[in-house]
Parts: sequence; structure tokens; C-alpha cells
Amino acid sequence: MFQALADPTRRAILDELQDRSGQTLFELCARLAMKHGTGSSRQAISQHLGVLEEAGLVHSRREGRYKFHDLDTSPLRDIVERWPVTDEERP
Amino acid sequence: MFQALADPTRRAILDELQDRSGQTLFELCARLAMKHGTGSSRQAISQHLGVLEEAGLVHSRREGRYKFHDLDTSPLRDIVERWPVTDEERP
DNA sequence: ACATTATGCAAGTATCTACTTGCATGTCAA
DNA sequence: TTGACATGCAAGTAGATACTTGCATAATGT
Repeated sequence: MFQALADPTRRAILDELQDRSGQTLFELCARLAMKHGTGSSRQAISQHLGVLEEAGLVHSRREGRYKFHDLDTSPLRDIVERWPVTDEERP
Repeated sequence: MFQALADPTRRAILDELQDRSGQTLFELCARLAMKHGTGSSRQAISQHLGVLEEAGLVHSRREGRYKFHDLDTSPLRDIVERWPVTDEERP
């Protein structure tokens, strides 16, 4: 799961799914090309989605020939539970 | 910073520093060899500390020939601010 | 049925990353 | 000073990883 967060494209995918839940692979490709500029191929994003899904950060549901993807932030709780964030001011 | 969290040895270092603040490189080597079993070399851990420090997760202070390391969890706040963790039950 | 659309799989490649190796720097104690 | 201790730097190597390429599967529309 930490590995899944390590890639900037995957983080952009999480951002996209948070902005708009239930996107398909093609929607994600289009919107990532728009916003992030970096034109990642469909195959690349498909593989990224696989990694994110295996990490539990993304769930998918199949409907016909479409596959919709949803963000799941609950695995991130492990991070702040493992290393609690102090309430002090940031430098 | 996400990159820094991606390596299991680096996460073990963060655990160690949380358990006991202000450890030197040698202390970390010894305790990581004890607990985590995986005997990482001194040079390897030194490089890991460099990565963690660059990510802002570890701060260091030099005193004589010793260099003490401290955990800083505040960068982790960016994660939960970027993708807020829902309060729902975990499956 | 046929073409199109949306996704999946798998091998190959180029880059990145963690680790090692060997030497250098700086500090303290006798 | 001499020697031991604690750390730093930098080049080289093995393995991991992101991306591509090419084809396969499956569902929808006309």
C-alpha cells in the first residue's frame, strides 16, 4: 500500500477518483490527460489501477463492458495510527 | 515523501525512532538487527536516513561525533488532508 | 453477423532504487 | 600524536518498476 502511494501518477488517479467517484478507465485516461498533462497510456493506467486495487485504495465494480472505480481511503488510517501526527504548528 | 515511505526498512526506522527518539546511526543499526532480524548494513541505513531526512520525516542534530535522529510525523498530515479518511467501519 | 467499444494479459525494455564496496573525514581518549 | 570510533561520500551492481507493444476477450450497437 505504501508502494502504491509511491507513484505520482497513482496519486493523481486517487485525486481524480476523489474528485469524481465511479470513473471508468477511459474517463480516467481522458481526465488525467487533461489536467495532469502527462499523457499516460490506457495500459499504464490500467496497471496502476491494478496496483491501487491490490492495495485496497480503490475498489471496482463491473457493469457490462464498463468497470467503475471508487476510492477507498480507509487503508490510509493505518498510516496515522502507526505514526500519530502531532498537533504542533508546521515550521 | 511518499517515496520515502515506500521502503519497509525505512518504515522500520520510523518505528524505531518513534519507540525511542534521538538514536544515532549505530543504535538504529543494532536495534534494527535485533528486532527486525534483517541485518541491514550501516551504509544502507545511513542512506535510508538521508532519504527520510530529505522527506522531512526525520530531523538530525549533530553533537561531536554523534548524530542524533528524531522522528517528525507532521509531513504525514498532508496525506490525510489530501485524501480524508472516512469514519466508516472497516470491512 | 459484424464492427466498435472497453478492458485484460503478457512479454520486452529502459530506468530507478537499494545495497554493496572502498576510501575519506572528523571526533574523542590514551 | 596515535589509534579507535562514528559518520560521510561516491562509484558500481543486482533487482525492481513503470511503460510500451501486440494480441486477446467480452459486451454493445447497427
